[in-house]
Amino acid sequence: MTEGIRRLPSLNGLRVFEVVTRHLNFRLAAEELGVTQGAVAQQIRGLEAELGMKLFDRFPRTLALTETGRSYVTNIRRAFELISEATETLKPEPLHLTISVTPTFASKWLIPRLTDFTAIHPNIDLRILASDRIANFQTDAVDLAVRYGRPPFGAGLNAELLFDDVIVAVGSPLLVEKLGLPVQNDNFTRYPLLHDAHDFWPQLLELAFPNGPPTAAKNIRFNQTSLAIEAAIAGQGLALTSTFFVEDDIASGRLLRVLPTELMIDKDFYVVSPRKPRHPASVTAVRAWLSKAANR
Amino acid sequence: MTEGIRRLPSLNGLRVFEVVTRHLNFRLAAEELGVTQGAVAQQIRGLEAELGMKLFDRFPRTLALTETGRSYVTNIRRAFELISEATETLKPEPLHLTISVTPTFASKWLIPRLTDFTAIHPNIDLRILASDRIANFQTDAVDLAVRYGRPPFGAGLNAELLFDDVIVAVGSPLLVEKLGLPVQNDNFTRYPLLHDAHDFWPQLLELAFPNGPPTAAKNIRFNQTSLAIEAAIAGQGLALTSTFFVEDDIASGRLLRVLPTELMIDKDFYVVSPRKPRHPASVTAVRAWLSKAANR
DNA sequence: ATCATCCAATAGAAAATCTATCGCATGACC
DNA sequence: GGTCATGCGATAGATTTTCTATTGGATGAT
Repeated sequence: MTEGIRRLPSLNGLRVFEVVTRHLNFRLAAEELGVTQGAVAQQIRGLEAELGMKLFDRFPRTLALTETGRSYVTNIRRAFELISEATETLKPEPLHLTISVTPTFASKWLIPRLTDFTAIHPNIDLRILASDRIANFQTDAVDLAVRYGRPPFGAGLNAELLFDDVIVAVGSPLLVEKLGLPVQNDNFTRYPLLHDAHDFWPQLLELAFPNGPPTAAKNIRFNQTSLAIEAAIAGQGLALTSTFFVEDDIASGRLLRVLPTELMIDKDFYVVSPRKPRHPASVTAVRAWLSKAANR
Repeated sequence: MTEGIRRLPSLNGLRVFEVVTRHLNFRLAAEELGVTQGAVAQQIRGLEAELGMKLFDRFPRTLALTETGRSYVTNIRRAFELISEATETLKPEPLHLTISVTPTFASKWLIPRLTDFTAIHPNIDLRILASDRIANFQTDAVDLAVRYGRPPFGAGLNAELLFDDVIVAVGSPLLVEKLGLPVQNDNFTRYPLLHDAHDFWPQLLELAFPNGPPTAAKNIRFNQTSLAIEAAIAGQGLALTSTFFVEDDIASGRLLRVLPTELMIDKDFYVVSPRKPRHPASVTAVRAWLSKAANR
């Protein structure tokens, strides 16, 4: 069996060769391969030099396979088809993975990034369990979770910091234009405050206005941060939220930072998973993706 | 046919994978591949990540194929065997090509460069017909020639300039040290002149000494330039030769230029081959090699 | 406890691959 | 004949991939 395989020619060169034989045109082959014509020319030149024989005859404006090239590519193509088929056969049914997150995390961070995840991991079918209730790994069949808090999150669980919680005040640019920037006491008092379940406004106001917190014109309360954020986007008032949840909205101009003050919380967002996951490879893959997406 | 090949996994990774499955040991696989264990580990890790599945179970001091890995490698191995066999089938018997050259060209230029030619074209068995007689393409079964002269070289022949003939005077450094640099008339007259069949000395002396050519102490005559060159290396006197024939000897310090004068000859060295060669690809390859070697 | 074995991980080096650009040789068109 | 389009060739430099040397962790044997 070992005797069947000698030193192989450049496999990348062979891959390029097979594509070129289908197009008989370096430019078109380059397009299929997603590289430049020069790269294709280089690979073919290298392969011809390595094999010591001419695979193509070059004519002005056209390319012809030599007899050598023609007979060779038949087997090379078969080999690549074999690899392709074997690899396709390998792929199992999409794997179901359940991730438990808060509704705000789901709507403001995870879901906007799902396209990226799906592109990278097409065989992992990610089920998102978005709930304010802390899901149970066993009874809820959760494979991993994003938790807000401080480790440890429980016995038999691994936790990895995803991102720090930094709370900032945000508002709609249109509202700011209408009421003026709320950095001064008198401007600020014109704004309705949008509250969520965290109730961070008192602490942040104390930081932002050391000479005495202003009184809000109005207070609107939501049970979820994401709802407060949506209301802020709609111009209903100012919301407090983690910087990570509004990075897309700030980038797109739907929201802007209305105060420079940042409130550091001693709880953060962690990726949490069991020490013995049911699907170790997939859990690892999701964890890796989460880390990368958060550091971007 | 095109539909048979999707985006292929890392071919290098697959190559490493196939080797590892035979050894079930990264270190041994690394030895076969001529890389380090770390490189093997990296490739396998990459492949497992790319495929999203585990190909090996790692145990202390040993490695096991997973069922997935076992079923996959069967087809991967077959594919590589196919490539290997197709590539072996591709290599024909070494091709005999006859090249006709002068003895001096053979000994002073071609033969010292043959190692390079053989490395690049292992399947071309180059026969060197070194003779002062002008060989005949048909009767002598010559495939190509290096000719000294000016085109045309005959009907049905292609000629391509190989290099210009620039004649210079050379001598042994030891002889020069002994007799003094021969740029002055009185020094020059101490030197024996080594003549070949070309008889270029009168012309060159006229150029080098416009106020009257000096008289040589002695004249030694050879029928071939290469013999004159060898005699010069041996310290027998000064020889005239094309710069190309002594570039190696000058580089190695066996000879040096003793006069700055260069005699331009209106004949040069050409690669000559029939318009319809018996082995077009090989003739083209040798021509290309000659051109490249000459321009170096 | 020490040593050997074997895979894992990583920063940095080396090699391979690719890009952008220019060049050459047509062939088509005006 | 001149200009433009097409297509491969060559190359310096940029980028990516692969590899190396090293350290580390987990056994298993003595």
